[in-house]
Amino acid sequence: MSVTIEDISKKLKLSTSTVSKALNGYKDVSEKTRDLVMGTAKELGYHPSAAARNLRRQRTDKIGFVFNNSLMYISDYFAEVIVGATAAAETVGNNIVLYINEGDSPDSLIQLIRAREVDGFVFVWNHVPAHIVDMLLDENVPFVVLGRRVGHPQASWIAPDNYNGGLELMQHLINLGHTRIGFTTRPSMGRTNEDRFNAYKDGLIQAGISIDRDLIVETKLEPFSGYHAAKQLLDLNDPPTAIFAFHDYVAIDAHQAIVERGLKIPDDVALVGFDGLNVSAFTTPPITTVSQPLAEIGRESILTLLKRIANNDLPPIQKTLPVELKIRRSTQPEKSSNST
Amino acid sequence: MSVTIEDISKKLKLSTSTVSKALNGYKDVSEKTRDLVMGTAKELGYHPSAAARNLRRQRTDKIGFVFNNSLMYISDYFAEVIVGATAAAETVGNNIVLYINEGDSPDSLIQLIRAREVDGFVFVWNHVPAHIVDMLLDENVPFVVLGRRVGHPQASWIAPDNYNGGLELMQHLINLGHTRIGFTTRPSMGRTNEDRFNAYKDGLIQAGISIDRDLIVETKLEPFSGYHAAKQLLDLNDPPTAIFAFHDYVAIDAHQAIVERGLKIPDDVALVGFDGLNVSAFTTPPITTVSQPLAEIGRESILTLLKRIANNDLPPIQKTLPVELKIRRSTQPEKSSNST
DNA sequence: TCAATTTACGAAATCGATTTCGGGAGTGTA
DNA sequence: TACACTCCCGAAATCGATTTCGTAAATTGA
Repeated sequence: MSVTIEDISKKLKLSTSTVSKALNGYKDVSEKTRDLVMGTAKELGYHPSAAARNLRRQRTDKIGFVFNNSLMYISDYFAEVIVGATAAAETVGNNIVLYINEGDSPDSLIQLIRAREVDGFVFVWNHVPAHIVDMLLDENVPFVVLGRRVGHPQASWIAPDNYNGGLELMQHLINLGHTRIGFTTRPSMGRTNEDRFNAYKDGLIQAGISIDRDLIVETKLEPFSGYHAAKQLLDLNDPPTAIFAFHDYVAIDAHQAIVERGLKIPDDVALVGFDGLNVSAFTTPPITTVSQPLAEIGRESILTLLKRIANNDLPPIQKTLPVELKIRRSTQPEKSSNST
Repeated sequence: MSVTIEDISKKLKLSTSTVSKALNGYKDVSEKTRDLVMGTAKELGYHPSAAARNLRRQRTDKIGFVFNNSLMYISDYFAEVIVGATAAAETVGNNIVLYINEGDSPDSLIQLIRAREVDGFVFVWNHVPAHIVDMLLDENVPFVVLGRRVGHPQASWIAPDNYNGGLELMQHLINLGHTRIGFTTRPSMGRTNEDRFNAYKDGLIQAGISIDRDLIVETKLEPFSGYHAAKQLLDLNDPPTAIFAFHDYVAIDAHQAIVERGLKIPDDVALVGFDGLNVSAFTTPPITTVSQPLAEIGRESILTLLKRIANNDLPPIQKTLPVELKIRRSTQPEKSSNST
């Protein structure tokens, strides 16, 4: 079929061992032989078979990205993350394999792990339950959770600083004079939600503002679900003058709800989102948000995973990356800010 | 290390051949033995090694997606496509491997192909030059080009109907009474550009409107580059009353340029984009566009590729998929349409 | 000059599965 | 009884590389 190492060895009347060693930079090969091998390898168009290599080396130089989300709802997020991840991976010759909705049952996840198709896994999950972490540790497979903190102390993760980002948003709103600030929360109490919600509460507390339960409404997990949450807030007898949406897509929904009510952003209601996705910059007005260093998160996840692949006995690596407040016109009525 | 087929065979005092055959449904294994093998396989937590399988079967059950674009600029596009693709791939137990910016030089592409890490390739390239197609054919590797037509007669591709989509846009604008319609074109004359541009010209011709060269301006290849193109159009002595942007991101730029001039959309200038990306729905007003069946394109690409993997001597498969006009408020002044 | 190293290479094992081929045991038929 | 045929199973080759270990030849040192 294709050119194998044996074709080279036959042509040069050398053993396959010598050819392999010549190609892989071993020292016990003479200069002359090496040049000869390199030359005919190029001439014949030889490239090593990944399968044979993988089998022998017990390593694939591939990293699995496991999603249990539909990509549709995190396309911007995903795209930026993957850019950072692939850039980091390719510096060491690794490639990324996508597993979408494949780790949803523990069984299929175990199968995935034991097939050893990849050297390690990056989990892009909304929530990684403890029993999954236990299973991963039990299988002794290198892994890292991307984008969110994990409760389990033995799990490695790379996450944005949701708490401080949220706090900055709150301080921004409070500095603008807002005292009635609505918050849209999520049904499931993951770490991400917890951090942002705590930031909301602490932001109020630090400013000496009491917490009004009415201003906290729950959205569904689905994207584009912030519409009703925003309406619910606007329907209050004493409605908020600012809304802190859990993330940018929720903010976009809220934007629509606010506009439909005939209210002006930010004059009647200020609006902030979270995550810093592209879409939040395209609305009118663009929405103030906290941008995550997504490419950096992708990059760090890969670097962390590579460390664990090299030595999985390392203590867990857990990193919180700083986020950046992006002030846009949804909170600033006058002289538009210069941020994107 | 992990459980191998030999562990099972030793435990049951059977040969590895019998175990393998039992697991793979060969007929020359007795019912009793099969049950025994299946049972202990599950008990021991056996899963076949992908590398060993791949080597022996000369097949990986993996499909490579090769991008030479930065994903950043096509995140929405990519996400939808990949959803359709992974869904189609997983029905036959295939996974998708990402190769980003790896096929940019013919050398690295050849290396990729000869490593046989995947069974076939889906190319998501702006332009697939003839010499690359020749090389792919020469290597006899199954491949399909996603999202655009390819000039080479032997290439397989799945593409949206850019021409008819463009024609529908033009007819829509012309029905609204527009006679001066601007068009933003691209520097490189790929098929996609050609089709949309031809639709623009034919749309005018069919309506008996003569083509005004001033109304055709060129943008850079970079995204967010439609801003200057739009300004250039608006600066004309006899500016257009409608702008046909080459794709949605260009339209978003144009949107910004128009708003900055203090002009109203659609009253002063109507605006249409192309592709049907999410972002075009979030502007104010939302932008009329032609939506590509992205998930379907992803799905069809995989199905086509799988056919070619099964038999690469098949004649080339080339499919044009229908697109859908999405009328939004950027062209309809009154009573907002109900489409998303 | 002779022993001790170094240098350069090859034989063979190995990674973990799949698959071909051959044959013993059991059953059926003349 | 002899022969043909299934039914099951195992031995061994194979996929294509990597790597260990041994050794002949060349080089060095005393």
